[in-house]
Amino acid sequence: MLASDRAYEALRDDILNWRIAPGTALSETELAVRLGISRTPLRAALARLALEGLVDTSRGRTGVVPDISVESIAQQFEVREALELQAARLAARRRDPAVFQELAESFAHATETLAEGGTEAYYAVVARFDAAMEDAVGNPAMRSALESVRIHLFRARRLAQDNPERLLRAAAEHRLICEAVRDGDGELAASATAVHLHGSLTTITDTLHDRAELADRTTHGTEGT
Amino acid sequence: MLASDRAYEALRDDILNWRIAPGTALSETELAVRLGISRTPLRAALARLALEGLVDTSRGRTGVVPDISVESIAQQFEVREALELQAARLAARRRDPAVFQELAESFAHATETLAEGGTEAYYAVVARFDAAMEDAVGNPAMRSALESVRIHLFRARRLAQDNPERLLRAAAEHRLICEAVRDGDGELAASATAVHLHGSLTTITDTLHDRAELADRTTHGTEGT
DNA sequence: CAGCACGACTCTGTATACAGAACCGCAGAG
DNA sequence: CTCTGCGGTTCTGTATACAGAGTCGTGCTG
Repeated sequence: MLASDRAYEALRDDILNWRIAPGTALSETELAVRLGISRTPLRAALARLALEGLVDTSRGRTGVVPDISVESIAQQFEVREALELQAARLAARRRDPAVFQELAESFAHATETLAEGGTEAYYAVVARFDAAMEDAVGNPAMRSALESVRIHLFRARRLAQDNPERLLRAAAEHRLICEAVRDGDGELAASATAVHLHGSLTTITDTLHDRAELADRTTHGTEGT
Repeated sequence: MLASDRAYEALRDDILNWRIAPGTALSETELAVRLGISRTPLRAALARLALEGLVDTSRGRTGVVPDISVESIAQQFEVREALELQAARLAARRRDPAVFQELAESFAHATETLAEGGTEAYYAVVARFDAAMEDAVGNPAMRSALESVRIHLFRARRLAQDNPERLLRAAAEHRLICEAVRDGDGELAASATAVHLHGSLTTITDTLHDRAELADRTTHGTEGT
């Protein structure tokens, strides 16, 4: 594999999984040494991340990992809603019913999946769902647009590690989407997607809000207890 | 300005205005010599274009300018429809009425604008409209998503140089969108946008179809008359 | 005459060297 | 004590050199 690709994936992974804190300055020389490559392929990786919005180069020359705010997540969701609803409509027109029948069953067994494999196992089913939707839509432009917005929200998901009850509700929502797509009912699929996205955004927003308050109390109030 | 930025803009301009034919292999060394820079900043420019989809690197190592097919345009429009309808709804909620009042008047005078300044003058008004929509939405993620899809369709617009009657119809459609946004009627704005996009896609598709038939006849029939 | 193999060439991917600019720290003056 | 100016340092942006892989052309063989 190319050195620039390895660097891109390594940095992308580090950023998405919060191993690089927001605001961290990404020094080319330092990263190149750390990854054992020269600055040339590393620059390519940084440029790619910057274009995807995972690195912010607007302020000054040195790139920094952008912070995540409730506002930025809400904005991403406005884009995501537009794309996912359209994708749901299109997928319902072009889907292979068997695929979404199988996925609907998978989501129906979410309780067992979570009990056995934990959140990671559940997210694996969601990943299969996302891939099935993209395949059903069969539109490369839509695929890349969806992937672009999902990258950003992946960070938010890690941040607001969903509680089990939310995941179960999300599974039911996903199940309904699958059934609607399976039956070729585009409008229902779109509505169910809107419901699901609303629930996701609400959960993330509430979690971040709680954390902000907690951090606020910790800072201003009883510090270092 | 940075050499890589100049190279990016120069190449972008060449591709968008069809000065580089689809299928043309983009040799790094050749382009670097032509633009008077070294390969390092040129590679950055090519990488940027590749990520935006203006250069196709999937087939082989050397980048090529992708061709435009009716199918690819239809796919871009599926994404564009999702984004622009959402943008219209959001803009209607957050707009400054005066801005869209002024734009509505500009579109009402499209006949004179076309007569005096030609298509370029008309497209300038459309550009103002696009910018006003993005400002009203006030969502950076939505803005970049819209710009991404518009870049591709800019090529198609150049290809299917709209006829005046279509431009006048488009102006009327734009005017309706502006009035709906001005009045805060998101659903009407979305519907009017859907109508406009349908008309645009139909025009482009028909033009390309006619050209394909013409090229077909020229190739197989009376060649070189 | 056709197919295959070998070799030269070109191209990409990577590393390194160098120049200009921005930033940080320190010292001196007000 | 604070502000300002200067020097050093570090960083980015660019150019160039080199290695490996792929490709094209040519010549030989069947």
